[in-house]
Amino acid sequence: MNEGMERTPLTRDFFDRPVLDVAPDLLGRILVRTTDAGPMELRLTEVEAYAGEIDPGSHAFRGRTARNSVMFGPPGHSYVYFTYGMWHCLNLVCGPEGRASGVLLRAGEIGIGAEQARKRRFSARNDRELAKGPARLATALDVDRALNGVDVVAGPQGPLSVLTGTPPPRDQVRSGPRTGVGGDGSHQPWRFWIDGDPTVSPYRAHVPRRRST
DNA sequence: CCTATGATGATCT
DNA sequence: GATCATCATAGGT
Repeated sequence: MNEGMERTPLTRDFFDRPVLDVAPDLLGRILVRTTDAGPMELRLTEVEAYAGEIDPGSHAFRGRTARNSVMFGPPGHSYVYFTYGMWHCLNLVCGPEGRASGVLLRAGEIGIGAEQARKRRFSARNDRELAKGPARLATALDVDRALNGVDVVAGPQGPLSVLTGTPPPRDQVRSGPRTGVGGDGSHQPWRFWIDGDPTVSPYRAHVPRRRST
């Protein structure tokens, strides 16, 4: 058949759909990250949907702020945030514009660029751990707030883009509660992953931290 | 394998 | 001042 179709860039229309349609559809897609050291490719294996202002688990739940403003903009752009004083996480904004929904990219398998990733993720004990978790994924791909708001459907010449790849069969897509999300947003099964893939991160329930003295 | 905890600072109330 | 879409490490099983 047509092997070339596996590497077509995703379009704006792909992202201009309800986030619960886009999120599972991103599994198996190829995230391309081009750094000064060259191109990297990551096959997405785990994502989470965040449904904007109606979703208590979303950064957009309490409306627009300086941090989350790109979520309120057009679909097909990156939303990168800094958290826990140390880490970055990468999301892709979904449509329609103004809905402020997005997909957190939680894990994947690195193909091209593994040598770059090993240098940044020096504590990883094996290649399956290079991007096993959202902050690990961002670290491996050298993603930080400088990449907030990047158009990811402008083509692979940019710093971030997504190619069609090969989606898994529907019966290999699983869903369950989102990792680390508490409160009223904790029970929606809006985490999606490829069943049995060794790069999927372990589920962790939200733990309210006791304040230290 | 598992659970517990400190790190560290931007963000929001 | 509290919270946080997390991770690495230490120590138990």
